[in-house]
Order: sequence, then structure tokens, then C-alpha cells
Amino acid sequence: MDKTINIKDVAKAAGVSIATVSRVVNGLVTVKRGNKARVDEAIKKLKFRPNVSAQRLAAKQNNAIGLVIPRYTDIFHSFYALQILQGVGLAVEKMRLDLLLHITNGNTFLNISAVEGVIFSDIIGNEEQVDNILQMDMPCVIMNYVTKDLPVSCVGIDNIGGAVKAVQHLIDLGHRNIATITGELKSQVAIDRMDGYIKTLEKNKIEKKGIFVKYGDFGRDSAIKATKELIRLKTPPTAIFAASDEMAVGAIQVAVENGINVPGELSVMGFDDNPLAIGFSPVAVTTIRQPLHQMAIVATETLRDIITKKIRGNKKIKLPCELIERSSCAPLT
Amino acid sequence: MDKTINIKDVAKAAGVSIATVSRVVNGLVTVKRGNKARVDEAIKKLKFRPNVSAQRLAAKQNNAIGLVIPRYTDIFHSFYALQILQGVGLAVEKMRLDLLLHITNGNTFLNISAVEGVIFSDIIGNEEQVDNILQMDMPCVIMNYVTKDLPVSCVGIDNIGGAVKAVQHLIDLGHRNIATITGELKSQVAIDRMDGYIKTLEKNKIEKKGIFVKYGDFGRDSAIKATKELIRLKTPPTAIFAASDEMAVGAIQVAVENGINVPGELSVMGFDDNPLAIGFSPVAVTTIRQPLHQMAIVATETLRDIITKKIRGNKKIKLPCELIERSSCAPLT
DNA sequence: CTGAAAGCGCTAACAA
DNA sequence: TTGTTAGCGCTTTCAG
Repeated sequence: MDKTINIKDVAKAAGVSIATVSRVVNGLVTVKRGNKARVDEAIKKLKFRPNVSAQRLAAKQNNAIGLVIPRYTDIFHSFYALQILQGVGLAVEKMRLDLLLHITNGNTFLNISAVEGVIFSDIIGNEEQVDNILQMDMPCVIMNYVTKDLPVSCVGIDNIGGAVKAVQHLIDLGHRNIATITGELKSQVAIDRMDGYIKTLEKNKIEKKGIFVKYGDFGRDSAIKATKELIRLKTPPTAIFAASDEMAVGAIQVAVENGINVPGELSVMGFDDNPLAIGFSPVAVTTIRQPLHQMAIVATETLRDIITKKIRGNKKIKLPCELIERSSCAPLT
Repeated sequence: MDKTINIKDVAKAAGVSIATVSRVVNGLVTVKRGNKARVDEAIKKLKFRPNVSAQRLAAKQNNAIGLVIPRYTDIFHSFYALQILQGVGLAVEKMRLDLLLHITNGNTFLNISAVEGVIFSDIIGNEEQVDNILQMDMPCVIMNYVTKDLPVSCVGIDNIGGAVKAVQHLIDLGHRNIATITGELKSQVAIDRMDGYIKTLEKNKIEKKGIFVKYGDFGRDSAIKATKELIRLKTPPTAIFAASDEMAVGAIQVAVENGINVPGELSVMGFDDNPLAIGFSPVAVTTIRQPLHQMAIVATETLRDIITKKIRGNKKIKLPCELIERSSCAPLT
């Protein structure tokens, strides 16, 4: 006797047809006050909950989207992943969509038929899935990876622009001997940030010295090594642009340990505005903030548009970064 | 002409009935080889994907569970949240369940009718939702919060036991003057860890001095303040048990800055095994690891059992912690 | 081993 | 404004 109650039961209890019940459930206005009230009451009394599967089947749309995230092993991506999650979570909430989450290493698949579209957060390891989705014409957007090679909408961060802002800030502060510690150059992000560095130097007609570009991997240790080399130079840089906050913190630590005042004698610029990293810095890190949250929201909205307008999205969106001034950069004296 | 193809199309293409197609789709063995092959081929050729809503409607079960997570503003919870997410993600994958994620501040609700059960990761701010769910007899388990007051299954961490392990380790190392820096005592977690500290002291017949218990809030700054006070004591402690790694790192930093050797002159024990925090420590932090991942998995399995066995779960599970020895604790010399 | 057919619970014409 | 009814795509007896 614990049969789940359905629309028919409600109809009976309220003395109307199931169509009317359906109407009030879906908020269609064409229902007389009295009836609506009775139905509402019946729903409450019976604790009626519409069966979503039936709704979706009948309405031929399921109001759910999928989010697939690579299974990061690297814990330092957690800040990133969480921002994404929050952003998408916020957006689906507003759009009254269900969110199916799929965390994967690329070997498992999202239950595609349970969603109307999918967002890929990054694409590493999931190329195959993206292909699948694309082939079956399922609405799709890729986040944090912008490629012209795929006929998909992408929304990412303008890393070049961010790097330009960073380096230009240093230049505006009077610095000319500016070094950089790059990220893992296998990633688009790292390349873009280095590009921004080079571009800005050129634009300001500052000679770029090979000795000032150190190859890191976004991690602190690589920055420590690089910085040690940098400060040992006959003419050491007066400023360092690190491609991640983690590396910026590493650089600052090396400086401090070597009695070099930051920012007095050495300015250090980070990237990410990653609270995890900068929280542990002896000096508040001046950095570039990426609109991660916004990226997630834009991605969700883009997907929604693709779904509702039945278009085949192929926009490439890049969101601008913001300079966050704190205390690790100062004018050259 | 882009009508989605359904089971009928496949049946026609394979020259069998839809019932047979359904059987092969569901892996029922009662299908002749030849037919199965033809159906499989048709499915592939037509790119057939069963409609999940229809499946669920017909089968009367939807194979999806919900996970509701509080919208943390505190970024230092990111490690925690991500571990949970990964654990649950892994588990649902194995059980072939869909995962509906709902990140909330307590004002928005999970689409309950889209799932068969829900897991609450923590309960802060979501008490009302838990009540709702419970009232409607929906399968439910609460994670990381164990309460006897609610008729729900809970799976949490044995924080008391973890603290006992931590302090006992210090005692085994010969320490007698052991201080503690507590977490935010509003939380169950913090209270339990302090309880473990006190209990262990008593068990070892070590007098506990009020001056050795400092009230922190899990954050680094509170630990810095506390440690400064501690080292200024006439007889300072030879060991500190911090209720979080963040605080342990703070303590270590203060010690180092004051020329106190860790662990030579001062042993520091953390809690959490939080890579975010300990990655920035000058000394590798000896700490207590919580089985976060496992907790998530157990929670998911528990929920699954409640759903399939149609029982009304009310188990209270506490998972044990593990001592991770690194280099911030040493024998008293 | 297979097919026919009766639903699953709901939405959306269509008619009234 | 409301009710009737035909599906939505699939699972699952029940016969055969």
C-alpha cells in the first residue's frame, strides 16, 4: 500500500481532470482560481511529486545538462575545479536545469541520453567523448580551452591579454629587466602567458633576453629553481612575471631567504589569484585574476542558447583577466 | 528529417520485435546469437541511444542520486569538497548511477523527483532540506556529520579516534608537555578533536594544563597567535597538536621564525593531511589522514543499499583515521 | 527464444 | 476554462 501517488490520484482528490492538474503543476494560467486551490491542496495532502521521467518523456525535453570534468590528480587544480563547479551550479540553478556531474579519466562516459547538452570543463583526456558528442549533434560547449579546429562553442580565458596586463604593469612601474617563469609549455595556457610576455616586451621596445625566460611547470619547486638561477645573474632582473601564483610564491620565498626585499629590490607578479597559493606567501602577491566563475556561467548560458535555439554553436569566447594589485610589485627605484 | 531514432526503428532494421531489441539493450541472455548480432548492428548503424526517461518510466526506477553540497565560501574547504566529489563520482560510476549535483546555500532545492535518493555532504545550512527529504521517506544519507538525533544513516570520520592517535604518538615519543590548538569549537569536528586530546592525556595520566590549550579556528592566523603565546611560556610545550594542517603550518612557521628547531626542539602534529596546506610548510608535517574519499564511497554505497533494499537506514558509521608520519615530530631528547 | 500488447505517468493537441 | 485522448519510448508479462 505504498504505491506512489500520481497525477490521477490528485485529479480524483481534487475533483478535476488530470489535464487540469498538469496545468497547475506547470503553472499554466488557464485554470480557475477555485480549481487551482483545490488541486494545490490535494497535491499537498497527497504529497504528490510529478514523475520527472514521465514529464520528460511526454514533453520531449529533459531540462538537464551534463558537466564532465577530468579526474584531476593534481590537487592544486582544486581551486580551479571548484570555481567551475560553483559557477555552473549557480547558473543551472538560475535556469532551473538539473546538473549531471561526470568526473572522468576519459574512459567512462556521461549518460548522454539523460541530458540535453554537455559542457566539458577542459578537454584533456576527453577528446574522444567530445568527438562522440559532436558526431551525434548533441549541444556542447568546451570550457577553458579554445580551439578553432573544432566546430564547437568554446569559452576560455584571455591568457595572452592577462599576461600583457601583468607585464605592462611591471613596465609602467619602471622595470626593464623583467624575467618570466613559464608554465608547463605543453599547455595552451602556458604558451599564451609566455606570448603575452614577449609581445608586451616587444611593444615597449624592450630587448628580450633569453636568459630571462625560465621554463617552469606551474609548480613551486620549478619556480624555486628558476629564481635561484635568476638572482645569481650578473645583472639580475628587477621583476619576475611568474605564470602562476604558486610559482610566484616560490620566487618570493627564494628572494626572502636570500635577503632580497620584495618588492623593494625585486617585484614579483603572479597569475591566477589562487587563494590557496597566495595565502601562504610572506608578501601579498600582486597577480592576475581569471574570471573562472564567470567563465562557467557564460559556458552554461551558451549551452542553454544552443539547446533552446537549436543552433549549432561555434562561438569562440575569451574572457578578460583583471590585475589585482597587492604588495609584491613596486616602482623601480 | 532529424527525428531521433527509437527502439522501433531498430526493431524494423533488425527484423525483430521491439521486445527483442529491448532484451539485447538490457543484456538479457535470452536472445539467439543471430538476432543479437543483427540488433547490435542495427543499433550501431542507426546510432541508437535508448531514451533514458522512457526507460526509467517503464522500469519504474531512475538510477540517479542527488548530492547536495553547501556552497562553501571558504576556499580552504576546497580540498575537502573535491575529495568528496571524487569519491562519490567514483562510486556512482561503478554503480552505474547518474549523479545530480546541487550546490546550495540552503535556499534552493534539489530536484527531488529526479532522483531516488540523496546524499548530504555535511548538513550546515541544509537542515530544512534534510527534514523535507526525511518526511517524504526519500532514501537519504548524511556525510561528515554524525548525529543520533535524526533517523538517518550518517557516515563520518572518527575525529576523536584520530586525535587520540595523534596525541598518543606524541606521548609515545616521550612528550609530556603537549599543547593543543583547537579548531572552531562551534563545529563537531573541532570538539571531537579536542576531546581526543583530553582523553588521551587522561588515559596516560598526564596532567592537562589549561594554559596548554589554545582556542583557534582552523585557520593559520589563529595558530600563529596561539603559537607565539605558547613559546613565550616559562615552560613551553615540547609538542603541539594542531587541529588542522593549516594551523600546524602556522605553528611551524612561527617556530622557525623564532629560531626554534622543528622537530628538534618542538614537535608539531597536524590534522587533515591537507596537501594544500602542507605543501607550503618548511618542514614536512606529520599529520592525521581522514579517509575522505572512502567516506564518500561508503556514503554512496549506503544510500544504494537503502534504495535497493527499501530499508529505512539509520546506521551511524565512523571511519578511522590514519597517522601519517613525516618530519615534524621527533622523540623528546 | 520471441512477439503482442498493456501499461509507466505525464503533456499537449483538440474539442467542448 | 476544462476534459478527452493520443501518444512519448521503453519494459515486461503472457502466450506461443
